[in-house]
Amino acid sequence: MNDSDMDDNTPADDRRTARDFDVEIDDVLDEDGDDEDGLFDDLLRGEPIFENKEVLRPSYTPHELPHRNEQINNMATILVAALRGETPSNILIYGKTGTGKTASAKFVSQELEKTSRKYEVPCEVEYINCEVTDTQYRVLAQLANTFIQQNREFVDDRVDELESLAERARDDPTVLADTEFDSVEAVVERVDSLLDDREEMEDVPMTGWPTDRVYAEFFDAVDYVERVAVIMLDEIDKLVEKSGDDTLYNLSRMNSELDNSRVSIIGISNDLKFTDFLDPRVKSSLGEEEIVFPPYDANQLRDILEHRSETAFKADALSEDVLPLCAAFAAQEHGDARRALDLLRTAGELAERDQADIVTEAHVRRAQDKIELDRVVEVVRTLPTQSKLVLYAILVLEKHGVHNINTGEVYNIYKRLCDEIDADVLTQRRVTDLISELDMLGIVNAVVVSKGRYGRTKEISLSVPVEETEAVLEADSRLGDVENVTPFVQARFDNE
DNA sequence: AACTATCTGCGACATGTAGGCT
DNA sequence: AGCCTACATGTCGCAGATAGTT
Repeated sequence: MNDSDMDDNTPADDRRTARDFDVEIDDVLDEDGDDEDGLFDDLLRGEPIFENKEVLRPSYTPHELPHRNEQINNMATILVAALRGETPSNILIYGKTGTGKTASAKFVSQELEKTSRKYEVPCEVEYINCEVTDTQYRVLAQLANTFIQQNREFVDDRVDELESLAERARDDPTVLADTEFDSVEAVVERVDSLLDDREEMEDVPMTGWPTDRVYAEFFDAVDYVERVAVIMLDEIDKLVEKSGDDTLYNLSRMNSELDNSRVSIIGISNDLKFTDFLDPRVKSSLGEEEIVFPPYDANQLRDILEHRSETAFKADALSEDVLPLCAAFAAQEHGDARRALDLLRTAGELAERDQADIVTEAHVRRAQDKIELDRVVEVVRTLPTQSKLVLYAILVLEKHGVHNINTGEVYNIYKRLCDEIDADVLTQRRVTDLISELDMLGIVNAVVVSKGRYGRTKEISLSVPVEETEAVLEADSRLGDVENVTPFVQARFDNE
């Protein structure tokens, strides 16, 4: 309930404050007859393009997911069991990034919790992102703690309830008739035992306990109250990759030992083949139901964008071809909706910066470039020093008009660069690998070619803009003071 | 805090290889 | 036909870092 309330209110609040702000600005400008333009005046006067940019961000969970009805209904059909107090089948959800897996799952679980509250069926959904919480210990600890927290709240409520009951019973013992208690003393006793339990509910520390104790703690916490617990494990493949399938094995066989409650697992995975590494028993129990999220095609992406842009942008802020173009670009890249939204948002931001009234096709194309450039800058910036040196060597060669650079040349320049800045010199073996890595990152293009009598080498060329890359590399403090590499590149030319 | 397992980056050494040259 | 170049690619074992466990 809280979550959805917040979702409903936050954007509205944003809108209101934004509008108020506009009004104030207008007032100020009106009063000040002499409009000496300050730094921000121009920027503010332009028609804002965005109505609410939040809905374009990846963190936003929409209330409607176009083209995912089938999957959502599927999940709902499986999970209604929880509302009848039965154990829902475990679900495994597959799909690449940006296919709406997480959003759909979260949406369904919100609905589930909402309905469970309406009918007062005890049913909880716990969401865990295994990329963040990536060990068995941490998953268990986190689960244990949330359930312990819930139990505390449950006990507190129950104690309040019973205390007031006891109070009333003292005056008028007949109120006990409809309850499980036959005397005031029994109620008081129950309160005491609850308070004792309350004492024992200790948080699991984030480190320090043996795993089996954490597991036991979690087990007890879940079983303390009658309920159906749905555990959502996002990026479950990461968990399996890093710490094996023990966690899943334990979780999936819990049901047979729980007395009061039932657990059900929803696994969300990017990787279709991750079950290959699982214990067959885990595999069969976890994959009772499988739901696949296929990538969106261009038309579906357009629907999604249309849907979101209604709230995201002011009316008529988009020129006609913007959405189809964004959709087409994103469809080329594996139908990733996140990417499409990112593109649209960036295009809008660019338009805003231009103080344009509408977002045009050109903005989208520029956004595409910008996103790609940002990616490259980020990749290059975070490269280890040795890789940077190798890249710098390639860059230097490229700048001097050498094309089809080969490994030997790169290695020579690289050695000089290392000398210059006093860095360790790696062997050619290693540098070869580093070049391959740069190739895989897409900042360099390397093809192996055979030059017959003159051996076999990689032909390397830069596949990113020279100036920008150079700027990023030179921003590195260790590379900053490399000066004048031209002479020895030149020397190499003369030799040839 | 101490212990252990796993991962990472590296060099040594070995083997593979396309195709122009002789 | 086979040689030979300038590397590519593969495997191993090591040391130090990092993470998980107790």
